[in-house]
Parts: sequence; C-alpha cells; structure tokens
Amino acid sequence: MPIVKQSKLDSLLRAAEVSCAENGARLTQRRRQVLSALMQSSSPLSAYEVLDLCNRSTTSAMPAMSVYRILDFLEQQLLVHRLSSSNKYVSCAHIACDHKHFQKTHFLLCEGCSSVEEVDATQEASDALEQMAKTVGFKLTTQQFELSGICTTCQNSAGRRL
Amino acid sequence: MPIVKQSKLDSLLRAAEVSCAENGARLTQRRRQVLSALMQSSSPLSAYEVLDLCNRSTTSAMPAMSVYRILDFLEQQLLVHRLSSSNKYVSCAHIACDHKHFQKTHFLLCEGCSSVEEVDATQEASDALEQMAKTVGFKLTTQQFELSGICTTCQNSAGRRL
DNA sequence: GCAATAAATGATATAATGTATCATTCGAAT
DNA sequence: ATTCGAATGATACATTATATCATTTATTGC
Repeated sequence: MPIVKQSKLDSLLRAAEVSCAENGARLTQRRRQVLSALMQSSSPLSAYEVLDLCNRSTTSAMPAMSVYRILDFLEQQLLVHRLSSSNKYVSCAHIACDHKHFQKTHFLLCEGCSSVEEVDATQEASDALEQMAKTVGFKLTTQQFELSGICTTCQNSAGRRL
Repeated sequence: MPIVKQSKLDSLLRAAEVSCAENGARLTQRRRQVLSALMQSSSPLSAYEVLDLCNRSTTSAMPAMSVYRILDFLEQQLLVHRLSSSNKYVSCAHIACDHKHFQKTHFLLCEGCSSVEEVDATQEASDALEQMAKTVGFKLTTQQFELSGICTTCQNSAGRRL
C-alpha cells in the first residue's frame, strides 16, 4: 500500500468537498475519514477493513454502522465505487478531474497485488458487448465491468523471479 | 420460477452423474439434492436459499455447512457456476451437452425477473476486451463476465404495461 | 442569537452469511 | 469382514450486514 503524498490527498479531498457541495451534500469529518482511508489504499477495501483503518488513525472509535452508511453515501456521490465481485470499495480515479462517467467503466483487478485500475471502455469493447447482448435480445444496463488478471508490474516481477 | 419437467430434470441429473464419474467423483444423494434445487430454479440462488429449498423437500435436515461444501464441489465439477457479483449460484447451462467452457462465458442477469442467460462470448467481444486490457499492459485471466440488463421477456411485458 | 427542524452520527441489538473443527457414517477396495 | 479415505453431521464461532432508536450536530427561519 504505497503512501499517497499529503498534498495530493488534500487536493483530492478538497475536490471531493466541492463535488459534494454541488449536490447539496456535505463532506463531514467522518465521511472525510472514510474517503481518505480509501484514497490512501492501493487496493479495494471491505467495509470492515475501512473500519479498522479509521480506528487506527483516530481517538474516537467509529461504529461499523457508520462505515456502511458512509460508504453508501460516498457511492451515491460517485466518490467511491463498489466492486460487486469482491464486495469491496475503491475511491474513484476521477475525483480530481471533471470526469462524469459517461462511458462504461472497467475495473482491472490484479490477482497478484490486488491493485485496481479504472479505465473507460473502448468504443470497440462497448460496441461488441452491446452487440452480443442484442443478438439474444438483451438490453444492457450495466455500466461497470470487473475483470481479473495480472497488471504490468506483477507480470514483470514474475518474469524476473523465474 | 417455472417448473422443470421431471423427465428433463432426470436426464440432466444422469448427465451430471456421468460427468462426475469421468472425474472419479461421485454425485451423492446430498449433492444431487443441491444440484437439483439449482436446476429447478430459473434464478440464481444464495447458499442459504439453496439450503431452504433442500429443507423444504426432505425429511432429514441438511446442515448449512454441507451446502457450502457441496456448492464448492459442484463448482469444481463445472456443474454449477458462482456469480461473484451477487454471490449466488446457477446450474450450468451445458450439462446436457458436451460443452467444455473453452470460450469466455457471459452471464446476462435480468434486473426484472432475475433470470440468467449463459452465453459464449462472441469473438468480437472477446477480442475487444483483450485489446482494451492490452493497451494498459494488463493480462486478462477472467473467463467469466456478468452483465446486468433486461431480458426479452421483461422488455415486452414492460412495453405492454405502458 | 435562538428555537425549530432536519441531517448525521452513536449505540445497541440482532440478523445473515461463512468458516473451522472434530466426530460419525458410508463406500470402495482389499 | 476390515481398513481406509471420502463424505456428511454436528457444533461452535467468526465475519459481515442491517434494524432501530437515542443523541448530537448543522441549517433555516425568525
């Protein structure tokens, strides 16, 4: 879990705060705590993993209930994404930019280091999936896909080990 | 949950038995019970839903533990598939035929009626996904994709309602 | 500023899901 | 029949998630 620079983290949290404000919502201390934990993690975290992290860095213990509530909130705000295949959460890769999730999103989950890469679907992939569904009369609604594999870093380190 | 004809069910179970035997495994009474429950369900079932179904149709109560063990076994045998997005199970659509799951498999999950359709990936979809991963240096290993949407039946019935 | 109101959090209990472990039974092979 | 391993039964417990109500904190109108 590589450390995120404090300045980077602060700027992300500020952007998140603005984003909430635009929706008439507030990024409270507790919410900031949860979001911050996710931002500093290179891999997705379960609700209880988030809870543990929060309770490691603070004096006032956070109740599990709050974590669930806050994760729901952050997901609504599109500040975090829930990965259904593992039932874990990641902070959105586009908080700093103005990304609006118009495209289908693919999450590439590394089986080696558990890292996640959030990428927009290519037009080809999107079309091919739509077409495939269409041939059996199925109308796709999913905008999120989760794919497992091995990331570049892990492919290289595996190569060196051999 | 439409009823499956008894003759159809029997022939599927026989095929499953043969398939197990080929792997040096046995389709015991308990395993048959679990598989049968899944075969008769048009929608994916959680472990505890399977448990409830089994305990409805028999005198000797099945322990929860057994359901988990047996689902693992059936998954190993490729007789059932685990849907990671919902953490539920479906019986394989290819038990009767000689399908060997060489292609990527897509599960189309209907948000209307919870039905599942198991389809092989088209070459285009498979290629497009591989290509997309490749451009970020990611090596795909997933052979299973889960897509949500609306099935033909539900599209039509929704249309009539309007 | 201050009361009224709504939003957010705290606290507790409980439900639902999943795993670990050891005892027992059952089947196949000698 | 005996032995051995696979499968199941039984129990306890760990983990994950939700329901509910009390309390605190912010916001709004006055």
